[in-house]
Order: sequence, then C-alpha cells, then structure tokens
Amino acid sequence: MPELPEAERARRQIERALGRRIVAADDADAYVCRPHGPGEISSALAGRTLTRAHRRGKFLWVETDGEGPDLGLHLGMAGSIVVDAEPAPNSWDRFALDFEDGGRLALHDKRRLSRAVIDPDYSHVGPDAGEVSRATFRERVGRGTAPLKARLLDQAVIAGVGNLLADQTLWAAGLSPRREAGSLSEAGLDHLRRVLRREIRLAIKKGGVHTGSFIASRKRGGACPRCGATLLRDTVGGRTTFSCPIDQPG
DNA sequence: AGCATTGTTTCACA
DNA sequence: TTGTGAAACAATGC
Repeated sequence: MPELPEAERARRQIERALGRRIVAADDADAYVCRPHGPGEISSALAGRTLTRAHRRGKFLWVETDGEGPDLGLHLGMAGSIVVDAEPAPNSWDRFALDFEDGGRLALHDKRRLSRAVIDPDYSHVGPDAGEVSRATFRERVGRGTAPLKARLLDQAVIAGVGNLLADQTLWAAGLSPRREAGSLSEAGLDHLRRVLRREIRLAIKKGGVHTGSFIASRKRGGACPRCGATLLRDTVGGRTTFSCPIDQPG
C-alpha cells in the first residue's frame, strides 16, 4: 500500500513510540537490514530514545537522543509500521524495536522489500510532493521529454508519488500520462500541483491511496467515473497505467 | 500454472 | 545528458 499517504500514517505511528527507551532491536532479517549485519542496528540503538519522526516522500527517518544515530525506515511495496501490538504467531515483522516499557515498534511486511537502516543517505530524494513550492514544482516537474507520469514517479524530482497516486492525480487533473512533461504551461503545472496536493490530503485523511475516487475503477475494463468511457490500460514509465481516453486527452 | 504487483536500485543501451 | 526498458529483489494474491 505504501505511497506518501501511507508513509505519513506510518510516521504518525512512529510518533507514538517517541520518548521511550530502546532495549534492543530485532534486526535478524539481513535483507531488510542490509547492509548491516545481524546485531549492528540493535547495538547502535540499545539504550537510546527516539526523539523525532520525519518523512520526505516515502522515506522515513527517526532521530535519537544525544549523539545517537538516525534510524531510516522505508515501507517498500507492502510494509507498515505497527506500534504496541502483540506480534502474532505468523506476523510478518521484518524489523522491530523493543522498549523498556514492554512496548514495541514493528516494521510489518508480507513481502521483504521494506528497509531499516542506520544513518540513511537520502541525499538523492527530491522535495516532498505535498510540500513542494509552486516555483520548485514548476522547475522540477515541468521539464524534460519524459512522459509526465514518469516525471511524477521519479523520487529524485519530487518525492512521494507512487503508481496509484500518479494515475489518480493525472485523471483528476485531466492530463494524459504520456503528455510530455516539459510541454506543460505554468498554469498547467500550477493546476497539477493543486490537484496533487488535494489528492494527497484526501488520501491521508481517508486512509490511503486506495481510497482515491479513480482507484476503484482502475482495473481491466473499468469505466471512467466521470464520463463512463472504458479506461485505457498500458505501460508508462515502466508501470501499468490506467487513464480515460476522453477526459485525459493531453 | 502463470502473471501481476501500491517500490527502489542498477545497468545496458539509445 | 537524458531517457527508456528490463532485471533483480521477495513473496503474496488472483
């Protein structure tokens, strides 16, 4: 599920764990915790306290007290953050922090594409899609010959837009996913940014990108919620893409 | 059985 | 430089 709205909800979960002393970390999954070896994250965090939870796009990091390191977290394709829940027998907890008070913060992921890293390098990540200024959005998104959707999905351009949010936003803005990014006018870019911010805000409020008004119809043979036309399915930017041939002409 | 998948990174290639 | 496509990663669901 994780796109920007899910990552923000995860950040808010992490906030519930601030101020509690860490006893140990379960970092046994060497793939999720790469490049760290077993025990490395645990020894880096034991005795520390989480102080602030941050997010840019889908990338999360948590500060620790004093000279402690940051803990970087990413939800990958299917991860979520669960605080103070009993680990079920067959829970897919790929990483966890155990607190002195008996509580627990778990990175839950049926797949294993999520990440936990000490002092993550997020220098390649662009400005957050929900906070980027109008001027910055214009100059970063409104350039190049790539399809507009590919531009939106590029986390180095702006951070946080995933496949579903991209389709939802482009549909709501009436723009074709294949539209050349650099061909949009300033007014067009401003409109796109407004729509994107609205969709992000709605998705955070309603519980995730899957609540988008377009997403329920986003399947083979689905009909456009606005005009009823059969949706177009193809591949843009390497990802399966649905759009309305009538309402997203260009 | 086979294919698709809400993400990221890397690499070959145009 | 810029962009594209594919592969790899892991595991589940249809």
